[in-house]
Amino acid sequence: MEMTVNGRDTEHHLGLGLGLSLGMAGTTSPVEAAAPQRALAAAAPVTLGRQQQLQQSWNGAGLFFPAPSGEQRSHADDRRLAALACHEMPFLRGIDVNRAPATGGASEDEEPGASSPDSTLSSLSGKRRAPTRSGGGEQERAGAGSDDEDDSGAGGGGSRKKLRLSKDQSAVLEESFKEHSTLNPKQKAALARQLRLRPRQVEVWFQNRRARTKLKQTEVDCESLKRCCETLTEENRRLQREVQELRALKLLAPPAPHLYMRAPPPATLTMCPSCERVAPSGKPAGDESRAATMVTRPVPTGPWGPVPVLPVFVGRPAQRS
DNA sequence: ACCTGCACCTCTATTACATCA
DNA sequence: CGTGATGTAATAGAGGTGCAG
Repeated sequence: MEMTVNGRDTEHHLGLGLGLSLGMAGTTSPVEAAAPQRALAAAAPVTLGRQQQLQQSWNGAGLFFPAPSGEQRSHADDRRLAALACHEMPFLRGIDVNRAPATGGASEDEEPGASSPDSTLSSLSGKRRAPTRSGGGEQERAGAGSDDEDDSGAGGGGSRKKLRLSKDQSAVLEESFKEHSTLNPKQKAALARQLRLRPRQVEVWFQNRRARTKLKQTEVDCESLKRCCETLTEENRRLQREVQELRALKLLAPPAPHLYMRAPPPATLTMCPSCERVAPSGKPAGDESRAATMVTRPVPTGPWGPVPVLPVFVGRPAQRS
């Protein structure tokens, strides 16, 4: 598979996004390292309790307003904080993320810089974005325009209003996502025009859609690995019983040649986690491309051997540091 | 050839809003 | 009607990549 975004090779990103999450292990980021745990949590769907959500809200607001520990915050508090934020930072006022930019001369197609998270409020972080190419007008434009897509009358007080995409819009986006999970700027602009959304909204939708896809895939992988583990555990028990039977037989009778024909399996099995097939020792079960995700696990052959432990997340290609 | 800064991109985690039961 | 759970749009920030100087 090959796709270019902005003329660049995105194979790397696609591999991360849609490839099996099994491949995520090699990551160095602590954030990414935590992904499997989240995946496990997701496998047994538990959502944040409201208390926790509120606490998280506090923490988030702590970017500007450190939250008192152990205190809860209501939506009213949220709005007070937002209003305060606007008071403290007047440049926040009038920014309505649901409003399309003015469709003036500035090319909505390209919307330079707006495709980056840095282009919206995140630019407050000051991480980058000196107004060079874009002329630095996106933020003003983002709040200045109006479009029929926004009928919520939002915008006051600095609280963010959330747009719900219509079914038709979602359907079109889904169709587009089926064709390609990432968009180049032209595709993004075309979709945005077609759906009467801002390119940034299309981009965010694809971003979230990729995240959902990956989460779902992770859940599937998790289930698959759980089944694999159960199967192996059962197989392990069976083999242990067999060994005990053989030992008992050996105590009762002198060794007979045919008993040795039922020798225990090789000391190691190589298993392909995706197809769950076991290959002969030393030979991967599957084609060469799957070799990266092969898991070689010791299989205890003694009656007191431990239950196999699954070292599951392997094989992400090393990245440039 | 190597380094550096910039622009742009994606990803993950989180927040916050809308809706439903 | 209030409340918690859930879905998802939007934001924040980290880090990768390509390119120009």
